[in-house]
Amino acid sequence: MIQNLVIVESPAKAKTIEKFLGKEFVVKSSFGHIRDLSKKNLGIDIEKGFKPEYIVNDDKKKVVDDLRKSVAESETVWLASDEDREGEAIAWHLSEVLKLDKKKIKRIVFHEITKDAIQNAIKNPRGIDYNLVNAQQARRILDRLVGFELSPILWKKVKPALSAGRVQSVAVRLLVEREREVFAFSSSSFFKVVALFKGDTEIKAELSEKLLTLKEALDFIENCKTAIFTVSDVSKKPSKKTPAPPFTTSTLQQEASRKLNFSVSQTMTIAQKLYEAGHITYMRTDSVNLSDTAIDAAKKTIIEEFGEKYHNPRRFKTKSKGAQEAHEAIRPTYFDKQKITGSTGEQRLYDLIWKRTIASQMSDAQLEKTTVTINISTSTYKFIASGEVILFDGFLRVYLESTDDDSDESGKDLLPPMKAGQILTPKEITANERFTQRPPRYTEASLVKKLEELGIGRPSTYAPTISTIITRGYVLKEDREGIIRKYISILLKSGKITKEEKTEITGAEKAKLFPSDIGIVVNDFLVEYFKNILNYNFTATVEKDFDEIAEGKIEWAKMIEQFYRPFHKDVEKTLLESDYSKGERVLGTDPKTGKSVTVRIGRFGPIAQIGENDTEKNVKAQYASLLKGQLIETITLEEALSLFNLPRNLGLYEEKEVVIGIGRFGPYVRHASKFFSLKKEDNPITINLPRAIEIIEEGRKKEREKVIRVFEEESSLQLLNGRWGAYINYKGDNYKLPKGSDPQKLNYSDCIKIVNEQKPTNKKKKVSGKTKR
DNA sequence: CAGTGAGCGAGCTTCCGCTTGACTT
Repeated sequence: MIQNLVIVESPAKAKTIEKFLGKEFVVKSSFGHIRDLSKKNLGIDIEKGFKPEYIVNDDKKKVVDDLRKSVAESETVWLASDEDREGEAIAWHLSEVLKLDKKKIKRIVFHEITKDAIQNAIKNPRGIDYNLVNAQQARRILDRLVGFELSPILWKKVKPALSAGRVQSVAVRLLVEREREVFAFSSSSFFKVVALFKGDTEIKAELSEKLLTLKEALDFIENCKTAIFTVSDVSKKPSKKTPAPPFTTSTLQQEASRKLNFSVSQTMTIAQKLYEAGHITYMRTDSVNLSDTAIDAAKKTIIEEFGEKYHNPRRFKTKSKGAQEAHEAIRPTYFDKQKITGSTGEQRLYDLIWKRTIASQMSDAQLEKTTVTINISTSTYKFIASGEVILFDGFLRVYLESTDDDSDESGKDLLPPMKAGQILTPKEITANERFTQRPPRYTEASLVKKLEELGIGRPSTYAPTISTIITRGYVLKEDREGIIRKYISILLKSGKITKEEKTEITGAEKAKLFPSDIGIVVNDFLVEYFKNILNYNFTATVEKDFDEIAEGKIEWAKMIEQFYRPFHKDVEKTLLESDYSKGERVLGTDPKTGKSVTVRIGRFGPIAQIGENDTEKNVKAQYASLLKGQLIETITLEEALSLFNLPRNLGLYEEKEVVIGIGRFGPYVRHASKFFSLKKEDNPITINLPRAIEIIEEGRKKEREKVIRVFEEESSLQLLNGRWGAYINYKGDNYKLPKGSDPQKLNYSDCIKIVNEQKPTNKKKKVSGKTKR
């Protein structure tokens, strides 16, 4: 007989809590939600007041059975899921599914996993908050209605297997609109003037005004030839810097992206490992709060490591919309552990978390900013030199938060002492043409930041949302090469002016999110017919209603009713009235044939088309796929026409034709009826024969290396080289090698053993009820 | 698989949030 059974959401949490409680407590985990709306159909009976049909998923049956056994043996069941909407619902689902006797259950909550917090919680049990549960049901039902009514419209009107939802569709919209801002942006140029003055240390000063034209710049520089430069003012201002709050999920994702180049999902996987190893607190949180225990422990470490002067305890307030604050901020569990053992990724992420948390409890940095104004005798403009001295480093000693834009130039130098009236001699003055910046494309992390600002999505869904919009093909995560841009540079040195044209690379992108054609078409369709759902404030608006449900002010079914009736009318209207949406655009006419050139989404992606099919006259349209990076919205007539130069015959190699084309898997070179894919950097329109031969040879080499060994004993058993290293192929099935085995040393019986012991890895298996995102 | 298809029709796809493995050619 168990006296007390405690149920929490996470097994790692269960392990920790068990240590804090006495022997009379057994702690188990529900592994998150234990049941959900049926997936076979809508799972909601609309006519019966939106009655939900809940089902215990197959992969949760074991968990539920196990809990059921424990419950049968226990006197009291403590439902200790998180103190937020979802957590309350989990507690309720548990009580329903496990058919818990109301007298037997106690609902407890804590925001931090500390001994005090947990013992305190045990002393203050309450009942299940049904209002909060209903708010969760409303949230769940609304999301299901939106997702399961919108997606099928897309299957009919755009393409099968597409999806739409309250969160993902808005995420895509953000990307599409940003991309359009990028298209629409026209950059203008100006001249930035910088002077270097002689001195013990060189003084760098920037002109107070941007000069807009070349003539202005030339005139100004000309005037500088004879000018006298006098220091007119030296002003010193104290300033300070304050540390950033401890990490939440989204800020951790952002900083790990900026400082460590981790993707959002990489960060979460590594954080999960750190959490399971007991190194950090829970990694899915929207709270910046630290427990008293943590604040004390940080204090101790800071004073020991850096001294009293560096310590300044702080409490931070969460600002983000819709935060539910069921957990602490993400912090090290033990501050005295400055380093941990584990993979490099784990060590680096832990280091980041350690530093960020410690810095948040440290003193402000004290700075002194100096601004020197320099008069120019021949102009009303002034040069400004600015410098910064750190008087006391404070938290900067361990950590400084990064920013998204990397254009952090000048102004941070140390300046030599100067005083008003002092005359400065220029070493050189340059006027470089600069360009206004287009808006930046989103990275995974900056998209998460934006979604959080809008109150859309939750810490547990940021990473899955990004992978959903990528796997649906709405969005591509890509690097793009920059283009070469010319700019004018004017230099005044030793009394002589030189003007030259220089070049720079601009617009290169690394791991940025780009909307695809299908993403754009789907977005435009949804924005046209479902403005309300696609509105950036939609989530915020319904969240207000959910809050009112949680407070018991309104009834959940009424709220859903009010949302659903007009929404469903729109659904029916759209199904009836909207056209099939292919995103077609007419580019113009083909000068060769006089036929019209159009681009649209075809069965296998975006295509260009010349003319129409006419079966009576036996006229066939010509088709060509768009290249990677080309969009229906922006492709020009010329670019589209050049696609029709494919397939292109480049000539002969080994007496066989070398042909370039574009297929299902992108650009290829065909030779002797074999296909090899072109590399990312190759352009099929411009590629030449020598390069094509290189690709053919490379492909042949890979093919030769593919087979490591075929066994004489049985020809159907092969050792092959794949994308992830060596593997075994036996009668068409693949088997992975045990870790650390050397493929060169495996003999026939080793391989047979592996085949018999392992399940094949390439079996297409239908995982019932499991969401693959 | 290296094309953008015929005609008919059955059967399938999908949401968000809470969790962790299982698994990847």
